[in-house]
Amino acid sequence: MRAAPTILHLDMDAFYASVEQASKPSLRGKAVIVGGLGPRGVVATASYEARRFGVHSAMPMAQARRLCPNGACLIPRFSLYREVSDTVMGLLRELSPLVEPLSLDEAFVDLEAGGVAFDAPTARAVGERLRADIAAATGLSGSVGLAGSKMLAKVASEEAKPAGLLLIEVGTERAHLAPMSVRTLPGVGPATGEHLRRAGITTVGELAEAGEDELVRMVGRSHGVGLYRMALGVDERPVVAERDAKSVSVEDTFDVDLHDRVRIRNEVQRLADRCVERLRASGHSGRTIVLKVRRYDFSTLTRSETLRGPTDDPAVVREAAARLLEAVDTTGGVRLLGVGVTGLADYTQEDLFAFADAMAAGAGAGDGDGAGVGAEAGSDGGAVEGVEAVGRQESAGRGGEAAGRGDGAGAEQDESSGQGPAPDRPGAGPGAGGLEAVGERVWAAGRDVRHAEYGPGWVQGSGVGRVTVRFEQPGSGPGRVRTFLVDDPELEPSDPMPLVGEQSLGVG
DNA sequence: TCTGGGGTCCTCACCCTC
DNA sequence: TCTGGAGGGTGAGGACCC
Repeated sequence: MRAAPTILHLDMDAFYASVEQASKPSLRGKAVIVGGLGPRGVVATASYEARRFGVHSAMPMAQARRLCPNGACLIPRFSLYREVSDTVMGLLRELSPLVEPLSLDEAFVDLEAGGVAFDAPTARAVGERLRADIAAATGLSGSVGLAGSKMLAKVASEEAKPAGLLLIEVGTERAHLAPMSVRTLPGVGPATGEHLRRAGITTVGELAEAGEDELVRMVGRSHGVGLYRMALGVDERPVVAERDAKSVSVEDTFDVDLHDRVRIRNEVQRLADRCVERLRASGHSGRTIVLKVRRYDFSTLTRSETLRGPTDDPAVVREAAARLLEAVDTTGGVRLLGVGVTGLADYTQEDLFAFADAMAAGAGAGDGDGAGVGAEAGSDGGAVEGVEAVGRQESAGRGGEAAGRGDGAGAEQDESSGQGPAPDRPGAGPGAGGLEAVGERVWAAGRDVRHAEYGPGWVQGSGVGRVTVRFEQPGSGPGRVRTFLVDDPELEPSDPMPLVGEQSLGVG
């Protein structure tokens, strides 16, 4: 525990929704709901205006629409959020080398390590200046918590929301926490909260009174000791700038449960390929392959297999995933499939040898179908193109689209999976939650477009062969709405406009 | 129209080796 | 030779977070 409240926690307010409001003037002050728009989509973030209707994160989108029928429901645009996040994280790194990002919109900063604050007044001043700098650089608001530990700083920023700053003086932690709900503490979710409630413990003060032994008995050694210490306001965890990833995974939920075993196998292969793409992009190989299956009744199974050594070979991961699938009963239907790799390592000598062997062996064997590890690795040697080629019949269109677009847009489409363009991609197809797909073109609500005559805008909605676009940009006023045929040649997808500065004004 | 996606960490069971 | 722990590796599942 610090002698001064020099650990800062920044939490951007309703981040995704705020970015959307900043980039779409007509949505400012309105209810905005960002999330999956398919029949099984959930809310990622809701603006404060939408929250007043009871909409919150992780709520099924269908329920959110019922609660807030006039809210604007938009798909997430991760490439834009990442850009804004980079700007904010850059401001944090000007304060200290010790910045620990938790997600795109949250981070801890050790102000003392940066030499910018040593006591409560200087920490508060740094926090206020940071909020102003973020507003100037992005137009968005963030909430700041300051305390002597990470846990308390996070509690403080949560209390400060929205657009506030709260400093918890060192020495007042226990009194500050005592009346709060146990659910305030990190690590206490619905299950633990209910467990504690049944034991008559609902506040942090009661948690502290229960004593360590009792908590260990109730929730286990590790969790019990941790909970007790947090209840006393004790948290010695340092701010850690670099964290190594421990696993990489991809998963897809399907709009309609899958029953066909062949189709399920194909999806697993496709997920294995995507997982390896990610694995390689992160510069890792991995040793344990994990298959995740969520069945029709929402029960979730995982099956894993540990290899003799780490791999980043798509053929090896595909084969392992296929073996694992053989052990899973999918009768009744499958709503989600996932493939992951854990036990990550840097590239190994073994991989390099295998790669060299494959290059030699695969030089004349180009057709690939049914090829063994060596030939596949050879065909993949060039990186991304090889991975895409693996999809062949089933996903040729998708591969082509991903390759043909800017990397930002490609990544965005991938991350908002559930909105992909190919017919067998989850979230796609006619009537899938406000999408209109013709060939490669998907006009998901919220996505950026540009019209040859009217300039930049965003898709407000689509259906029955029409797409409605609002022509506005961050620096403009609320723009006008126009409707086009979905295959209007003058309308095309575009990249997001920057939130602050650089816009070309007056179009539309 | 119930319940996304990408993670981390923990616990428990089982097997194997020493 | 048999037996019982300890401890590590592995596999499965649950809870939690953003």
